Amino acid sequence: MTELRWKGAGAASQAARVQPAGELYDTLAELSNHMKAHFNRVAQPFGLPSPCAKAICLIEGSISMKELGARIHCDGSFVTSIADALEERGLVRRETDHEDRRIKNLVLTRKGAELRSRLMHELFDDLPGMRNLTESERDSFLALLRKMVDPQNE
Amino acid sequence: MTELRWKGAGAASQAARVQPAGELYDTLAELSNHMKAHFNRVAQPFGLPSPCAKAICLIEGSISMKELGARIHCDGSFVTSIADALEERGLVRRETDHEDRRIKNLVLTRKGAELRSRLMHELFDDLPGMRNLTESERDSFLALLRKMVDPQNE
DNA sequence: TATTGTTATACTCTATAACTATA
DNA sequence: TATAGTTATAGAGTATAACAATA
Repeated sequence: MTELRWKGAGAASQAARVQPAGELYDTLAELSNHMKAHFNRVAQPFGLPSPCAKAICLIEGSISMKELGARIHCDGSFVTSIADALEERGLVRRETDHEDRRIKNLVLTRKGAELRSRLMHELFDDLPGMRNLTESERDSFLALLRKMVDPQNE
Repeated sequence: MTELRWKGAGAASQAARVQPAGELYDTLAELSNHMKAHFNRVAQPFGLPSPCAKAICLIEGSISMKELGARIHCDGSFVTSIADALEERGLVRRETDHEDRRIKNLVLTRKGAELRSRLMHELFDDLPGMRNLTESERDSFLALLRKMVDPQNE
């Protein structure tokens, strides 16, 4: 998501309903970029390409490759390469499922579980901007975010 | 920005301060993905690669290539290829700056200005989730977003 | 010498198509 | 026949390095 600098545009040239949406869009984009930068900054010292770092966050206990693809919003072929990279580094094992032998479950090794735990804590321990909000503002913010993404109301 | 499915993680396994941050992060990622999908859906019929569609939103009146690179958060060499693509389609002109002849300003053609205007209105006319919030909730949401990105408090 | 932009090239992320093995 | 995963390949998006023109 990229800012489109609606803010920079002259207010006079914008329709009344459209302008607030632009401001909201841009500020959201800015925050989301802060988060992305934060993720990369934190993940980099762990020496993983960022798709792998994301994947390892999503593997808890055991998860099929298909399910990982669904969570990460990507094609199965890309899951294969992520799994290869994580396996090479000794962070996950592929285990053929006992009930359906087509399925391979990704299981964190001890090393992988430890890395994941450190990564997650460093990521969420001090999220950009969180300290700018009071406890109750955080609650409101999360509630509003949830309302925004709620498919019930779309 | 990608969800890390903190929601799926067992609450018991997470430190008290870390978990709300994870939920906020994931919900924000979800919203930001909705926005990105919306952008691509709206921009696609215009037949521009998405970096070009973003760029055209950022060009109002006249802007140097360097400034465009700064706004789009990318390297100058990439700005060159975006400008090439936009120029080929007759959407912008390069004009050598009168005061400093190293600088090339990108200027929207009439066709470009018209495309930009249509694109922007379609983008912001019905932003995903906006209708889920009341007028005053939108104000609060924007205010909280601004607080989150405020560098003063970081 | 420093800055703006360009060219050539290479890297990262990701999808498509054809395939294997199971079901 | 349909599904899970793999392989080979290709494409988009983006950066790096060396360069030209101007300051």
